[in-house]
Amino acid sequence: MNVTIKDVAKIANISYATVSRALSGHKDVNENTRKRVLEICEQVGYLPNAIARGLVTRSTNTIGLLLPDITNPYFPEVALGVEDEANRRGYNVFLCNTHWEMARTETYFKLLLGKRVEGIIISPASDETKKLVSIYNDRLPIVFIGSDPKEKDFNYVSVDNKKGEFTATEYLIKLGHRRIAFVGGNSNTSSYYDRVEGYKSALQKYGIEVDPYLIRSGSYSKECGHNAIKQFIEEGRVPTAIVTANDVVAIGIMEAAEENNLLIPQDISLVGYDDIAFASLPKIKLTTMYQPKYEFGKIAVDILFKKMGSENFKKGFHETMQSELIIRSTCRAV
Amino acid sequence: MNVTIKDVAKIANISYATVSRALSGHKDVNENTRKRVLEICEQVGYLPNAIARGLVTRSTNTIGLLLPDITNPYFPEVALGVEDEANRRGYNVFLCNTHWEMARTETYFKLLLGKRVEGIIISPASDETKKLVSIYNDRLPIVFIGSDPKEKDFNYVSVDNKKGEFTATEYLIKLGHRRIAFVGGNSNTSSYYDRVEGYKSALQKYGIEVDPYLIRSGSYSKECGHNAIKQFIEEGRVPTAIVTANDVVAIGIMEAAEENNLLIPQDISLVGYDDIAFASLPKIKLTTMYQPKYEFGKIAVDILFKKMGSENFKKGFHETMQSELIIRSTCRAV
DNA sequence: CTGAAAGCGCTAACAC
DNA sequence: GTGTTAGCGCTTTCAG
Repeated sequence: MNVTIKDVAKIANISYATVSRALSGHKDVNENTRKRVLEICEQVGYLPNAIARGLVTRSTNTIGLLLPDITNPYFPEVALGVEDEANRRGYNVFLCNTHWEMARTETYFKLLLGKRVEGIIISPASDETKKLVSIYNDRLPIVFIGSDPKEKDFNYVSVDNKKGEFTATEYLIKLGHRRIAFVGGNSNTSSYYDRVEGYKSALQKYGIEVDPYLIRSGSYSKECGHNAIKQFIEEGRVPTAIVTANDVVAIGIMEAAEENNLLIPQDISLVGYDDIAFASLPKIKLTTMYQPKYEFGKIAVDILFKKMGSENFKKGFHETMQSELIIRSTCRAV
Repeated sequence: MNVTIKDVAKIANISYATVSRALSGHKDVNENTRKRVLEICEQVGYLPNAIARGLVTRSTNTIGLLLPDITNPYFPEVALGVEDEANRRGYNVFLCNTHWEMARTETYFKLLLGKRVEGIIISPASDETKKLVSIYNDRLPIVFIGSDPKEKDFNYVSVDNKKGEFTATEYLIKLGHRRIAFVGGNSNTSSYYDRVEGYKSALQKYGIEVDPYLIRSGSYSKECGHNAIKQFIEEGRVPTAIVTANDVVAIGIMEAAEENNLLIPQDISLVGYDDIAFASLPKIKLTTMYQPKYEFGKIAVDILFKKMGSENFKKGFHETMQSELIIRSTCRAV
């Protein structure tokens, strides 16, 4: 089998406790002994068994990251932020794709808890994930990314989604639009809720009636954008402007528009959300609301560590940032 | 502290060995006993400590995934394939972003080995990663994704990169191009090597001299594509067609072309590699060589498990698939 | 400064 | 079927 601390001790002709001390940087170890131990370890290729160590120290230096699908371009940046920051602190992260399925999410929770991760980062906040988090919230620190779960004992880092979508909608209104649709988003998701709120409040502020017909939820996928356009056309009531739940939906809208000979921005003005890499391509130039995705990841880990240090998981900790309107080329004045 | 198997045993008034048997689906357990144990576990929220279990079973149900940067759109699909397949088998995966740095990669190797992952999947094969893999290749199964590392005892899943780039180049030649450049790619990467080979061999087959001036390596980033175009223009010798090391570079070329008033495909025909999500957007329509990224991930895990089962890590196992030319709108005949 | 020994939470013989 | 017990590889008192 693998070489263990005892093998090293035997070779060095000392007790394995001393080897342990030498390796974990204990100060009460003779310098020569330490040097010799290090040499032997190097020589025989000994790598301390973190599993065994973890069993006694009750630490695994591991966290879990739960997200629907790393393939959605919003998430890789978040994941990178999480992983970079975790790694900086000597932690590893388990990547888990829930595929938006409650059952899988629950299985992951159990797997991760079984593996004794020291914290969990999860996105997005939805009815399902919130339910699960409420079950496990007092067993280990958990932080949401990207939306305010609206529970006082949950941790999260997010932008102010309501304000963000307000800004997007107001921008369109000031451009002269009146028939503005909101498209996309999983309706049991907290960020969806907030963004719709922001959308509505902007309309209200400018005395525009909220038309439920113009609110088309569904999912955060391209298909959702496609369907909305198709339906608008079939129903013969295409809006002059659309704010979306995210950039991916906006991309779907751009595709569907192209297929149906609708021009953006000439026929439809469009504002996305997230500012994913796609959005800035010269061929796309999507006007959108920026989110600090990488920072979300870093900050989520920060919060986790703050929580891991202390004893009070109970009180929710959160950090709210601001979305920023990035004006590119998918909107025009009417 | 957390509730342990002994707590459960105490409540059930049986030995903790029996609890262990009941939980791990051992058959020699009275059905009533098992039921009672399960109930108690549920009730007290007991989740077996996988760390402790792993220590005795010598298994962690964990693998590691090493890649340069999950933010490069080629990798999320690979990662999803890996994670889906690993999860299907009850395994979790550690995501590690090496940022193309040898030092980080080495650190990750040590961390992962310390955590006793049962296998490692790594991409791409480069001089650096190959060196590290050769050090650890007999300690645990390791498989490369995306390129043939060219060592008989290394495992990998990849497309035939040489043949792929040959196809891309030949396509351009048949379209009438003669001044065809190869742009992008980290030159100490195996896939770079093979793709350049494929490019050269296509030129040779059709009697076109290989002009080293037209081969511009660097990295797999947009910037690399940018720089190449900028240089071509400055040097006053813009090729009529370009094959690239990957789609991201191709996107960079498209951007730079636009900035410099060069039209694609009118001025430059362009073929990418990978077929990332970007490529199929109606606004982009990049002609490219498809790679089965998700399948790479799944198959890599398959290979890992094949290796984990047996004792012979020694002999390399590999699976080679084919890239497929996806013709869209970035090439034209001359 | 170092050794001996207990024990982290669990599985796997081995008895009964 | 179930209990007893010996570790898995390590850290951490407690002695010396």
